Amino acid sequence: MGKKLNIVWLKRDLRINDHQPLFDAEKSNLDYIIIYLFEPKMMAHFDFSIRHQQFIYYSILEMNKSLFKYKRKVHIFNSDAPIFFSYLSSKFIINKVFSYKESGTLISWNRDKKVYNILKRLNIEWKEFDSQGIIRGSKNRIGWDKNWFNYAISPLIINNYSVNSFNFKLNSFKFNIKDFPYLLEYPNQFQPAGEKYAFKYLKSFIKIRHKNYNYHISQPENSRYSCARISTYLSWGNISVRQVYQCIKNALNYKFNKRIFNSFLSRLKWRSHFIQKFEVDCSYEHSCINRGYENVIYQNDNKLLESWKKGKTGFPLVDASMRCLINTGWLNFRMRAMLVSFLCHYLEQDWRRGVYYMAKLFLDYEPGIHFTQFQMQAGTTGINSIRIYNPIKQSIERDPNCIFIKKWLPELSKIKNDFVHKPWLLTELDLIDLTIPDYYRKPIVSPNLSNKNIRNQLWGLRKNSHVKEESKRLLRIHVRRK
DNA sequence: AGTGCAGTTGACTTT
DNA sequence: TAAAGTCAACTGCAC
Repeated sequence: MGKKLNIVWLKRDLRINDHQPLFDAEKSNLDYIIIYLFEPKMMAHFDFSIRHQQFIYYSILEMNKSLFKYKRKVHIFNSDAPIFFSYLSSKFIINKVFSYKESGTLISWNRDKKVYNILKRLNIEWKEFDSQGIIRGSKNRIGWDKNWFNYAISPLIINNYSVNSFNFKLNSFKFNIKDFPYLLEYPNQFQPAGEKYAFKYLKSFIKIRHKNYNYHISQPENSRYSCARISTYLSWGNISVRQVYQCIKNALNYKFNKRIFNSFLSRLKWRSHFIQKFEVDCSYEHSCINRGYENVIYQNDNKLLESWKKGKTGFPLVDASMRCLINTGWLNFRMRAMLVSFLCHYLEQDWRRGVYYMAKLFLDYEPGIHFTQFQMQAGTTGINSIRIYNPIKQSIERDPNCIFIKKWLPELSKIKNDFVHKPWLLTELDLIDLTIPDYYRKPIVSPNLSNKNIRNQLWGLRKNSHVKEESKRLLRIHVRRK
């Protein structure tokens, strides 16, 4: 029989500081290895994209740079977790497995169930730790805020690493970068991965970029600079929620900028609040949060859906937002909301027809936030106001000088700003020396009338007794109480 | 200076 | 984290 060891199984916690599983493994006085699994089944799911894999891979490379001096590294394997743990346990005596709990999609819960059963049968303890102030098995939100704050202010874990002397080798399920050459082709318009960059962004936000945070947050161009831009690092765990919280709270200039920093911190809490909803009920990936909203009748026209996906709808701010997202993996909150609203309310598409497409595009994709927020914008929760964004109004208000639009839609770069907001008003005369794509002469749906049908259905259903009952149920489970 | 009126602003409601 | 509609109060202006 093989050697006895402990395992640290990394998931969305790709960092070496403030890391409980790594801390406990180090404390245990038994050799341990750190693993990350590129799981074919998870990677094949509709929400997983190449850019996610690339971010993960580079995050791990960064960890390995830091761990090198301890002769440690993250061992990457190419295998589904259940098979991997079975195999590993046939070669080594696994003492314990350490990991963070994951508030993921149904397939991650099913995977974890299988792993749990395998480990249980082998009498291996799997120690799973809480993260981000999320409560497992929560029945309602009584005391939730207090728990979150307790987490946020609790002392950071100081991870110290001993020098490793154990030469771990496993022949099967080897991850070879040659089999995944695309992982190395990480486009530089995406935010760079890794712990070091997480702190770099956080520090520059604290030092200078926060200044116009409240003022710029809703503007598509200015938000790229004035927002913290920490979401992607939180999603993959390059930085922990409480590291962010405490970094801000302890900043020397915190008390001079309380209003700004507190509005950021309240969003940090909202982030966990949404993940908590999904932790409680991951069926929101597939079903309307309020089941009464399954009865909305959408057009679901394929051509319209394709135009939205490509950013060729004829609504400049919608198209610019989509193309920006495709190219950079990040958009500010308001433009994300507008894209979802446009999809569901103007193009009359069931939210499920766009939800995975956007999951793949967001570099900061976090299932707990994605599905709950997407449905909130689609208007299928029954407990939030139905917010239908007017893409023209947004364009005039949030990108008055058309900086963002012209950046992403070069075909409109020579058009006068007044017309950029409403290009369908251009006459033949205006276009005498210019050619612009047809969809800007005639947008794919009518700018003024096209949201009427879904608006009426969504508001109409509010009076439906099934919807009302569902809303009551949801309030009981998800609404924060002291 | 007071009156009538069109247009604007803001609070509040409805979808 | 919406937008449109409603209504009353207000403003500026002509007479």
